Amino acid sequence: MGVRESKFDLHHQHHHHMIQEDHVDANNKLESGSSGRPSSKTKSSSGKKELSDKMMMKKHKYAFQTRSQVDILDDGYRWRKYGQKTVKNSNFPRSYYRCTHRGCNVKKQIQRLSKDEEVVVTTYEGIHTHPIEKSAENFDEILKQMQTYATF
DNA sequence: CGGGTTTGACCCGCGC
DNA sequence: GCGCGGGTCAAACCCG
Repeated sequence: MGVRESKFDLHHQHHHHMIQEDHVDANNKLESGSSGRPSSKTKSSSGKKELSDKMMMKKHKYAFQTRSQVDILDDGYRWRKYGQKTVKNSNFPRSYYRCTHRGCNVKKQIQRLSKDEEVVVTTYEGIHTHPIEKSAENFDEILKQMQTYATF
């Protein structure tokens, strides 16, 4: 639920076209998670391996953009949404997802451009510590497009 | 019940 | 300092 597919028609579902790979650490604030919660939570459980969580995703951050009516693309992993915030100068919110696999702290955020609302920006952060669970049909399409772009 | 989402509070870095 | 922008938590809620 909660996908905004109702906003657009689902007809041309299989051209998610033009992907643009890009690492987003230039001068944007997508740098590292400087904001937000800093120190470990030290929840109720003994926080022993919680440190490695944040230090592992120190740098691996990648973003690409697609043209799609759906915000969420099936990339083969399972994600749990943990936040949504409005973005300045954007009509669309940004949603925050985390990999549901235990011990895997890969995050991703999804954001739709307000100026070109067909374009979805997906940003991954971290490395999965486990194999993929299922074949990602949509993502396969995306990968094809990506390679086409890269080859060019 | 067990998973996911919603949503406001909270937290933090930065600029004024 | 304060307020804003952005990232996260967590309790409530929802849905199979």
